[in-house]
Amino acid sequence: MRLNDSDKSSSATRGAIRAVAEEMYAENGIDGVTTRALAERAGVNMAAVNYHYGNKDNLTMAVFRDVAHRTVQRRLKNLARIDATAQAEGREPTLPEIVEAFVDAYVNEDTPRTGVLLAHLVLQHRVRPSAWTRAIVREELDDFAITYMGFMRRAAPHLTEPEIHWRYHLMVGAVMMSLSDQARDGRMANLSKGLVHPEDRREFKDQLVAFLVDSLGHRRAPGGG
Amino acid sequence: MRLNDSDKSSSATRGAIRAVAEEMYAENGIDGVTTRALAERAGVNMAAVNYHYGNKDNLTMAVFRDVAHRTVQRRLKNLARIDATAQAEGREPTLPEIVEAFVDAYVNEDTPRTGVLLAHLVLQHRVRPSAWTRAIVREELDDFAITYMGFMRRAAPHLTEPEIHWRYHLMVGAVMMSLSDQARDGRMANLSKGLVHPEDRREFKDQLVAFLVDSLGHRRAPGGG
DNA sequence: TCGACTTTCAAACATACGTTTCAAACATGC
DNA sequence: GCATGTTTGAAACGTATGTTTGAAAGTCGA
Repeated sequence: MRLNDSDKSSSATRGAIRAVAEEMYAENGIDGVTTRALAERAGVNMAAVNYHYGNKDNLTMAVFRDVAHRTVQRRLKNLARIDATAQAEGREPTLPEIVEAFVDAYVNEDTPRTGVLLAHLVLQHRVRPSAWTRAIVREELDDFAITYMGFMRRAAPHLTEPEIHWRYHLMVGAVMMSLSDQARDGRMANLSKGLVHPEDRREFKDQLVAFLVDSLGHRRAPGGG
Repeated sequence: MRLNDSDKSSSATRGAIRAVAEEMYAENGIDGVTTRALAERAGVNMAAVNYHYGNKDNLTMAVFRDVAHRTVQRRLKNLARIDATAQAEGREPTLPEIVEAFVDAYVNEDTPRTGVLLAHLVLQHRVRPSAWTRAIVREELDDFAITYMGFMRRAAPHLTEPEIHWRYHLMVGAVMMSLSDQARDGRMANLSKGLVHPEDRREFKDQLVAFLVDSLGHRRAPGGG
C-alpha cells in the first residue's frame, strides 16, 4: 500500500472517483456527497477513495482546486487578449470587455459545470470556512482578484481605491449567488413565474453583464450625507 | 411531558437556549452549532433543547424565522414611510430611498446580528436547501420580494420586467455575500490590506448603497451583440 | 510458474451527532 | 403535606459518517 498518490494517477478507479465527485458536487453541493454514495455511483468500493486520495478532504480539495485553477486560467487568458487588443488600438480595456472576461468562464458552452462548482466552493467557504477552502481561496483565487482589480482600475478610473475593492467583492457576490440559484432550479425562476430563465446561458450572460457594467460604471459622492 | 410548546414560552431555560442559539448561529454558522455546545454555553442540559423545542430543527427554524420576519417588517415600515413622503410630494420614491430601505435592516445600530444571521439563512438555503429553509424563504421572504420589486419598478421605470427580477436577485446576492464576509473577518479586509473596513457600519452602508443604486440606475441595450 | 507489488473488497471500527429514557428535583393547588 | 403536573439531569441509544483492516484478487516481469 502506498500513501503517496503520485503513481496512482492513471488508475481507472481513481479517474472514475474524480469524475463522479465533480458531477455529484455540482448536483448535491459539498456537504451533500457522502463517500458511500460517491463510491456506489462510481461503481467502486468505498475504500478506494481513501486508497487513491488518502482521505475525503483531499479528494474534495483536488476537485475544487482544479476548478478554481481552470477558471482563473481562462480569465487570465481573456484579460491578456483584451489587453493586447486595447493596447493595439491605443486605449484602455473597456468595462464591458473586462466584465465579460470575468463571467465568460461561467456562461461558456464547453465548461458547463464550472460556474456551479466554483459557486459551491465560494459559498461553502463563507458558510463554513475550513482549512482546505481557505487554502484554495488563498492559493488559487486571491492573486487573480488583485490582478482583476488592476483591470478594474484602468477600465473605471473614476472609482476610488476603496470603491474598487468593495465593488469587486460585491460583484463576485452577486455572480456567485446567481450561479447557485441557477444551479438548483430556483427562486428566481419561481418568483418570476417563468418570466426569466436563469438556465438560459445567453440570457444569463446578458443580464449579468448588464448589471455588472452598470454597477461599476458610475460613482456616487463619497461619504454621502 | 408536553410536546406542545405554547405553554413553555416563559421558561428561563427556554429563553437561554434561544438567546444562545442566536449568538452561536451568528458566530459559527448554522452547521457549526451542535446541541451539546449550545447546551453547555447556555448552562443547560442537552435534553432541554428537545424538551422545549421538540427537536433541533424546530429551534433553528424558530430563530431564523424570527430574524427573517423582523427584517421584513422593518423594511416594509421603511418603504411605507418613503412611499408616504413621496406621495405627499407628488413624486415616486427614488432609487437611493428604496435601496436604503433595503439595507437599513443590516447596518442599523440596534439590530447588530440581523444581517449576519439572515445571510447565514440565505446562504444555507443555497448551499443545502432543506424543508425548513424552504419554508422560511417561502413564508417570510417571498412576498416581500414581490413587494420590493414593485417599488423597484416605480423607482427605475426604465428597467424591463425581466431586468427587475434579475437585478433584484443579483442585488440580494451581492448584499448577502458582503454580509457573510463582514461576519468572519474576511477576505475583503484581507485583500485590501486594511484599506477597507467592512465592519465599519457607516462605510458598509455607503459603499453598499452606492453600488446598488448604480447597478439599478441604468439600462443596457437588451440582447447585446 | 513464481513472487513481489498493487489494487479491490466486505467488513469492522471510531466518532460525532441528535434524540430518547427515566428517575430525580421542582412547583403548585388543595 | 401531599398529589399532580412540569422541568431538569446523567446516561444510554440509534444512526450516519469517514476511516481502517486484512484478506483476496489482480498485474506483471523474470
